[in-house]
Amino acid sequence: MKRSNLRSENKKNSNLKLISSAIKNISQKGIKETTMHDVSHGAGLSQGIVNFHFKSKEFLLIETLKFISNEYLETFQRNIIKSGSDPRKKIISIINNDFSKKICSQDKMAVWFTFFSEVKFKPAYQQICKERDLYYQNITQDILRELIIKENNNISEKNLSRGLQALVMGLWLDQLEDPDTFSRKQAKEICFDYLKKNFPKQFKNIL
Amino acid sequence: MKRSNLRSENKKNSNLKLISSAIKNISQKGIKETTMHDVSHGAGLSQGIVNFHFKSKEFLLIETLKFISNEYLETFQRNIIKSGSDPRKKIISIINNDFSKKICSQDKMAVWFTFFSEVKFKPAYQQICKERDLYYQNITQDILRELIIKENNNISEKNLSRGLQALVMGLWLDQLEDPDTFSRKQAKEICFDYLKKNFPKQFKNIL
DNA sequence: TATCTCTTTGAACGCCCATTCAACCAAATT
DNA sequence: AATTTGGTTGAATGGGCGTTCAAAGAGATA
Repeated sequence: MKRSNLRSENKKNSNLKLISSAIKNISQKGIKETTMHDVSHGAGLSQGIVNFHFKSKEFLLIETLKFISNEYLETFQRNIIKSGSDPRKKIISIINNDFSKKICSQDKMAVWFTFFSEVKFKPAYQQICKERDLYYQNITQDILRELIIKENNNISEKNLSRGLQALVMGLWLDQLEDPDTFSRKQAKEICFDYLKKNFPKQFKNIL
Repeated sequence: MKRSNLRSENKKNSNLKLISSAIKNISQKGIKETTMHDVSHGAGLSQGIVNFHFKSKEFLLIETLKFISNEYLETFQRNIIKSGSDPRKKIISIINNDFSKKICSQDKMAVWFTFFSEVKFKPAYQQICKERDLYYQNITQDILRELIIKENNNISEKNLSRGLQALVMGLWLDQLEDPDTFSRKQAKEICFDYLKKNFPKQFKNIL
């Protein structure tokens, strides 16, 4: 353990405060309406500080996206590990994670979709989003493959995993567009129904 | 038929040209990066013209969203009418429409998701999007109810229609995020599989 | 043809905001 | 204690962009 790093700790702290402030602001007004002033003052710091830490607004945004992407992946992984080796439990834990309070909050959804909307013309965003997607896709596909073998049916694992991911994303969007009638419980039900219909033997009695 | 409306026709024309230009620009750079100059010059007109026709940038954007929303609803309705009274044919026509070349193009998807991302803090956008969603939801739910009765199973029609719509939206997003591996054909397959699994008797032999 | 009305032009205006930077302060090092 | 290193401040800068508007152009009306 190093001594003498009050400074670098403070720095890390400021970084985090700025990113948190960025998330909050973006979820409330979108990227273009949040100014550097909003971010720095939201973090309790002053004007030029973002440029000092992140070089430019664009880099702050990239770091912000990385942050929420990592946050997602961490809880995702943790939950899978916790659920052992049963593919049924694993896939259930993924869905539970996707619609947990922490992940599927209005703020987070707003931030995600703000970035999604710029993916087409911001290669840096696309790369981060694609990496997360690919990770999700690979893990999910492996689990579904196991389930398909056990169920002994002839579903396309690619279509199924792509479908499941699309379903989750669509429900996330639902939460953003129509927060009043959206419920995380219903969203999970819908996903579980999807599994039940595709794996009737394995999920008949456990969902 | 009125005479003497070359003028009002020209006006309509300019309006349309401006909205088309807005769509093109938004799909290429997003809302905030498209300037009034971009829009007017893209339409072959000059600087101040957007303010003359739409009062402000914000109103132009609202009209643009209305435009693509109406375009969607028109083809949606037309296709349902064309498909007669068989609920199976109706639901298939909805999915075919959702992933038709015209509706599910990269440009249109980019525009949709750009607006979606601002729905949370722009009531005008939210209203337009919600109206379209509600329409889709109601029609779809009626069709699914018929199918459920005919199939004689006990699925929740609300969950099913919500699920289907989420699935479509999620696949749309897929097209935006990952245009290289996305295919409209696969997207349709995934949706049809969803129907098959929920209505095995009715769709066994026709998809 | 003359007048009136509606549309278009594009320069000018003014605001907003990302970025810069000199001065300042606090922590680390000597 | 003195010096160096690194983080923070906030006023100043400059560019970009939405909006305005006087002047011009084109269609309608008489």
